[in-house]
Amino acid sequence: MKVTNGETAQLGTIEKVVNHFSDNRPTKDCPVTDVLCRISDKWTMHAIISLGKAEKLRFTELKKKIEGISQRMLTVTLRTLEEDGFVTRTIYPQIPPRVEYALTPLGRSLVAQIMSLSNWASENMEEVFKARERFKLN
Amino acid sequence: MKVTNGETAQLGTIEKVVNHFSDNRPTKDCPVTDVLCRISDKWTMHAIISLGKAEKLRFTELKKKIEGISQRMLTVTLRTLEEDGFVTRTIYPQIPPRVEYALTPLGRSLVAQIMSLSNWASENMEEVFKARERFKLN
DNA sequence: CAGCATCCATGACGATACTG
DNA sequence: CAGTATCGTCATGGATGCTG
Repeated sequence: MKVTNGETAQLGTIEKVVNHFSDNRPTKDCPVTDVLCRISDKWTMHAIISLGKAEKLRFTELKKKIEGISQRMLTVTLRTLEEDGFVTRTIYPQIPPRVEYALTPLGRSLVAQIMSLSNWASENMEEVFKARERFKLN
Repeated sequence: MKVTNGETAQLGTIEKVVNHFSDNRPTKDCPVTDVLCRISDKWTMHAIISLGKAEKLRFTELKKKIEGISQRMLTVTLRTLEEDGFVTRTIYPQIPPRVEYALTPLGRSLVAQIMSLSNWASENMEEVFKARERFKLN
């Protein structure tokens, strides 16, 4: 890992990130980017948050909580979360069907991370919005 | 803010996130989601990280560091970062042109957040990959 | 109820060519 | 050098209809 000029490690802990981003290669070859990309689509965060506050939810309950999501996208989102080990999908074989979704321990630890990011965003959004205003005035 | 059932605040601090996600509305009306969406596209993280370790970079230097990015996307990405107040763009009126990009204080505080997420990802990616393997075997 | 299958619109992104 | 402009492609996601 090298920098263009001489200053290599002035930023301390930032280096840790840089290492995991393995010199800025796009998604493949970089597991960190891989994971981040999985949770940064249009609905995943909302699904995780909803499950985080409810412990356990049925498909239709989730659909109600995540305002605006289509049935298709809820299914897709939940399957991806299940695939990555963030949620469990429990099917009760009865008619009509009953399927319950819940966070895994891994999913819960992810919620904590999202919380942190979310708090940062809420603390700094004012400044971001001001910056956008300034930018509009060229 | 209301929950479907009776259990409202069992999760403590998670509520803080939930509040900022304002009952799970998509992007508009939710500043947190708004900000998160801005940094979670294909290239933004890479640009921020690169600037985070270099203090100051020219356009072409950035292009070299962010492997695979096109000229167009680098421009678009940097404009958005500038618009949101995460980077500064300094033009030196000379021929050939010289433009330098650097993180603002706001941008630096964002790097710290990305670091945290990145560290979480690197610590847990093993488990995610294992989960994917299990999922493949149905 | 909890999906799956299909079609379609939109926008993100890449490739290429041109310029002050 | 640091862009802008244009075009083509592809993935994301919405709408709709069908089903065990």
